[in-house]
Amino acid sequence: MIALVDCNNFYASAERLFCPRVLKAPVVVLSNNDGCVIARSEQAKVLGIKMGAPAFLMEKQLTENNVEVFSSNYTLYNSISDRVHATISKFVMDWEKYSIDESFIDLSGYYGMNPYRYCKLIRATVFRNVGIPVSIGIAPTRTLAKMANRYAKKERRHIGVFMLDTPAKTEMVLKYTKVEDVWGIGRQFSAFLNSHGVITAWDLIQMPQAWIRKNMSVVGLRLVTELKGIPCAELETEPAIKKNIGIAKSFGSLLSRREDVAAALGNYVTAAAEKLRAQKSCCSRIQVFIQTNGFRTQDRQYFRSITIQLPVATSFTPELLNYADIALSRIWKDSYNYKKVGIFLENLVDRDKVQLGLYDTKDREKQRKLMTAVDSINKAFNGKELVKFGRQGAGGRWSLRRQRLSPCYTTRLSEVLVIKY
DNA sequence: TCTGGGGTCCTAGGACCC
DNA sequence: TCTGGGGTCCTAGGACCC
Repeated sequence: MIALVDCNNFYASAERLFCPRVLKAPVVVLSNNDGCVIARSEQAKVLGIKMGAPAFLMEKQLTENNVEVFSSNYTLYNSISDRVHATISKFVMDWEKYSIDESFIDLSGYYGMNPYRYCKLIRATVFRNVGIPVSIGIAPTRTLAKMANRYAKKERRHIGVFMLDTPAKTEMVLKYTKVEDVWGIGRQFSAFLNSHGVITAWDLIQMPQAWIRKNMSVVGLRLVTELKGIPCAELETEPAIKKNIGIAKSFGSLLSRREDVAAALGNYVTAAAEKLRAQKSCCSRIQVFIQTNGFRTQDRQYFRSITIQLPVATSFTPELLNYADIALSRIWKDSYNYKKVGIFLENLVDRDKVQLGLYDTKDREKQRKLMTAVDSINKAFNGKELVKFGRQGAGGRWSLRRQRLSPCYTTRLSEVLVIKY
């Protein structure tokens, strides 16, 4: 059996941990630049606040209902996530961190213990040790475990654990779950399936294999096979090496000067290159794009992207900054209000398997040592970037708006909670 | 004034190779 | 006069996830 452990309203729950004031109040967490709602506590859901709703359209509703609003604080959420995963991992041999707030755990052959009772124990322990409420779904496959988890959240809230261990229960939940709520079925496929009379997950598994293969590709076929209780994928117990690394963010305000956009790009490139080195990769292709704000119909719109092939794969920040600058100059146009710039590092290869260039004159070994030194200095100062590159700029005209940011309670000494008694 | 960011996998079609 | 088959790599685009 496989179980999916999923934190309830994770970002909202994390904000509550160190802020007892908001324990009973409705809580929402906003996306970057305080743009949209991306997490809601149960009380906020009851108020009818929708996922993805733009914050500036909801000011009245939020104020009138005394909703506690937070900017997103990923430093805090990642740290809480580590604690949750560390607690869960003590219970099992094999587990997969699927996302910041979910893990799959392998319960097969577990000490003759009842998986249901074991998961109740896991849930209670996470809540006691970390303070985050979780729901757990247990089933023979990952897709069914997802479905069981959703059922636990909706219909077994007080227990928080649900197991699909008999055909009757499985049939009941398959009939209960609409196709659009099945893991892997998004807007397009649910509209298509509905138009063919497929409304529930149960309807879906009645469809002929060939029909699924033809209309939903092998991805759909795997999904349906998993819904029938036949596993199609193992747990990924090792974190996967990324195949692309991208950073693209909206600016806190619109920018039209090239130097401001270039500074933002410089910062994204620097951060992306650091991620690249962290997984011991180099990239041999980069893509840069710029874009205006499509919501502003009064503005002229512009979007363009460009891809550059590098002669030799690299993870050397100054070199990547150079190429990114060349890319930007090729697509840059004056007198637009830009909203966003982004960099993608592509064609990643293991740094020890880089194809060298015949006419390459750069001392790659020296570059690597330099970047290792830079990374370790910056890391030693706990995320405060001490070593900077010229192209990152000094100003912060492009930086994010985060007006309601909570403290980094668990990662910054100066922001640790002080308890008075 | 203000509408998120970071990923994966699959398919189809074209260019090219032997 | 007849005009193949098997394969790789690259790119663009679509769909989906949290």
